Amino acid sequence: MPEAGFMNEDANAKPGDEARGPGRRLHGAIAHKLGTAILSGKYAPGDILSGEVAFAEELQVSRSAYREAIQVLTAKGLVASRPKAGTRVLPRDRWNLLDPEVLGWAFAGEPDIEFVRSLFELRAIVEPAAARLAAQRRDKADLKTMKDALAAMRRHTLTTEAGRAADRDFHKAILQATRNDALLVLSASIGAAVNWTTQFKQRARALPRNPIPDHVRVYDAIAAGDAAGAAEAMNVLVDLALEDTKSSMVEK
Amino acid sequence: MPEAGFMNEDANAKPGDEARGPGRRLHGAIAHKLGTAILSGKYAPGDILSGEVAFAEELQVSRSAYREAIQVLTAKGLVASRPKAGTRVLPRDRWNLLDPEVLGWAFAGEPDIEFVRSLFELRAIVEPAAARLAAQRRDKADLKTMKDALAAMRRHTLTTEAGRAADRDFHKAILQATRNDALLVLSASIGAAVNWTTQFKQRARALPRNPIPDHVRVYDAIAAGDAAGAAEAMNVLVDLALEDTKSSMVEK
DNA sequence: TCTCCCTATTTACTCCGACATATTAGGAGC
DNA sequence: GCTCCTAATATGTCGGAGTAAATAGGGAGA
Repeated sequence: MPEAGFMNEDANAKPGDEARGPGRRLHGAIAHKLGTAILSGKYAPGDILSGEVAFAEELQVSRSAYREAIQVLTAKGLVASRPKAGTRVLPRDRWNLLDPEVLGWAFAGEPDIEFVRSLFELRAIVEPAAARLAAQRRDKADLKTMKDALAAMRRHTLTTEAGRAADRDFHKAILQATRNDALLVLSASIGAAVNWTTQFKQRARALPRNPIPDHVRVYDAIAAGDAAGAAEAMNVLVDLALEDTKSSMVEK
Repeated sequence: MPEAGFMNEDANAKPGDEARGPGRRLHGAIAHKLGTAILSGKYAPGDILSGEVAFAEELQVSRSAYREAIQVLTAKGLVASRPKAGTRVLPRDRWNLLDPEVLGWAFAGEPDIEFVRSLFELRAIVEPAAARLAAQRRDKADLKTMKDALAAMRRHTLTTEAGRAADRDFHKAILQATRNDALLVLSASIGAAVNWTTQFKQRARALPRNPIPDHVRVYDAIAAGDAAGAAEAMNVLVDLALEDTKSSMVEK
């Protein structure tokens, strides 16, 4: 009998929570393991994950669990299986890189710095435009959410997870105020990258200047309905982050 | 051995192949069925897909097939399963709307016109910025790909699937020239929406003015390395499409 | 008698291993 | 060099054992 002992769950502090945590099952753990292995480059595109049975045996799990994990990876475009040919890692451009779970795998190990730059570049494109739309379409509830998030940011600062969560909430509130679902899904992806980088910078003791005033300027412009001003203020904010990321690249 | 092999399942030219069909596998067919049902609103967020056995029996498939389909939907954030509680449809903001397969399900039935507008708005934000980057970073190979795609567009026109594919290729080449993976992933999502809309407009006999010259202007600016010009030319192109989409909304 | 909490049952997912089927790679035969 | 056959391997199927969670029921306290 394959004895338990796997399930290296991290901080799953909330028992009754359904929404947040990965809430992993066995096949979820396998998918995580394989996903991080692929994202970290341990398996390169074109490589073959030889043998369903061999793999299942190596991981000490049943074929079904392994198979379900492969289903997950297949659904995210990381691999493709064909009879007799085996399960191969697909080329990078087929990967669903904006999927929150894939992103989590990418940031689980040492994320590709070039990919982080990509995400920040995407952010520098999307968020100013989003701020512009938000200034035109926000309602009172949106503004309240932003204001609360700002207050929380002030209280906790970005050195704590609570503070970073507040930062994400602030940006998410802006995306939400655009009334654009396609934009909104991007917030989760971008937020993950920003969060990781902020943590990284903190470890490196290279936190940038106080970001609160920049955030306040964005809020003020959105509250005033000043579309151009909101876009410009957000531009300042994300350009700063983009520059920081670039310099982090160099010193690395 | 990383032998280049079967990675071209999109480009299967064989007509006898079931390229059109929804499901390459049984569980894929089930996932398609359930996915379209959810995306079309037949199952609303919070609804429960009661009973693994009941559903499997209703669909005349084994529990495993149904289960693997649910895994796929879970991986895309559409549903979540919990013991005793059943499988519930998650709220919309958890859905992975930019996933190519989810997008396919969204466009399989009558897609939400508001969501289409979202995608076009995203496109109007991303593509001009992408054209700007492409003008700065493209190499000769990128330009050749764009040129070839333009030629194919001229040959086939947008009334044929081949022509629409060439259009997608053109835009994808631009995204590729940005050297930005995160942007590139979006091309598939946006391309699907544009393709669907183009077909729709064709059915409605409301094709806009000849789009080739607009595309040529974008190409010329990128080839010349004119970042601002490329952004502006692309802006014209996508704004036109966005306007068309809005008017389609009204007349519908 | 009413309320609250604790326990037990029920229910549905999760995991498992075995079997059946289909497809393909690779080699044998021409 | 081509075709066909065989073997290997992945997918599809099944039913059962295990487990976690929600609900219902009973007991204790007010």
